[in-house]
Amino acid sequence: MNTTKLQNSIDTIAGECIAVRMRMLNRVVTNIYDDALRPLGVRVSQMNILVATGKMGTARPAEVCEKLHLEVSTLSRNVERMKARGWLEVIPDEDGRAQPFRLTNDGRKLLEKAAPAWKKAQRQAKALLGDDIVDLLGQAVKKLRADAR
Amino acid sequence: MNTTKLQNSIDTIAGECIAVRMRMLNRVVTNIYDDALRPLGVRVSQMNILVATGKMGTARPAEVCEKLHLEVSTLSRNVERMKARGWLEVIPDEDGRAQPFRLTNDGRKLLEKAAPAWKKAQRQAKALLGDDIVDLLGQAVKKLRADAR
DNA sequence: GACGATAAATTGTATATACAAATATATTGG
DNA sequence: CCAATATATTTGTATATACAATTTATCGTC
Repeated sequence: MNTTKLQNSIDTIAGECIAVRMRMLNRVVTNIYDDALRPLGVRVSQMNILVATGKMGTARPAEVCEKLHLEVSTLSRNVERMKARGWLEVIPDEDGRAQPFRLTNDGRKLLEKAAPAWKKAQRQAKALLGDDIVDLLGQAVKKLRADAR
Repeated sequence: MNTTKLQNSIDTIAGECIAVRMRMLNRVVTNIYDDALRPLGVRVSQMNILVATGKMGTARPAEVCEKLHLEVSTLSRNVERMKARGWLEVIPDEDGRAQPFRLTNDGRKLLEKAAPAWKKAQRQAKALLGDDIVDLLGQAVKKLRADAR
């Protein structure tokens, strides 16, 4: 491959790469939510897990990971930190391998307190990326779920 | 806030949160590209920096960060690893504070070798999320750039 | 030209992420 | 019932990410 071909490759990747765009937008969006949540001492990554847990009631790690497309080892460390902060607690289970968890009262209180900050961040993100961003991402997620079967 | 209101908050965030969706899609997309690039020993995050560097010729850290919406401290560590691998090299500069860098020959060779893996990942990502994902993300990035002024 | 302000980058620290390996428990086939 | 296998989770290791503080160098002003 000569210099021109390499430069063509570079231009194509720079101009079309899905990962470049997705990762860039992810950084921007994550920072918006983390900024809004900072006074509460929680990050959007953690808030997402708290919300998923709240929705499930009793959350099994593998199940949470499937819903969020997260590695179980990643969730393990995140849950560890959130247990240490008193937001999550493990529930006893007959299966000795399982470590299902749920929100504590402090976890629920945190979510209540964080709701306005989330709303603010959500407004900011919509203003920055357009109101239709929610639907656009929703459609992509829908395709993802359809494909998982 | 009572239990019902909390549950409403949880449902709203779970159902609409831009960060939840963006972060999930980012994990999925990053994994597709990292899987394809793994045989080459490079990650998509690094490939993105190599491509940006290739496009700029002489890359100044602050400038790369502005283009990619990356923190300078983040880039610093990434460039450190890529210098150690021999893909990037620092260029002398009159300004003693500056540390501009560029691709080495090995960096260019790596990009050449990685192009087919990138193409494969790009196809997979399109197949998973829809061909229009490139334009959708492109529009969001365009809004981002317009807003930066 | 010295001093304070500004600028560019690195370093310290914490979290997020994933892959590979390890651990612990449960299930199953003989 | 026991050994082999399968399942659920954690632990080891490396990279990515950002904020705060630091380092080094330039610039502007007097």
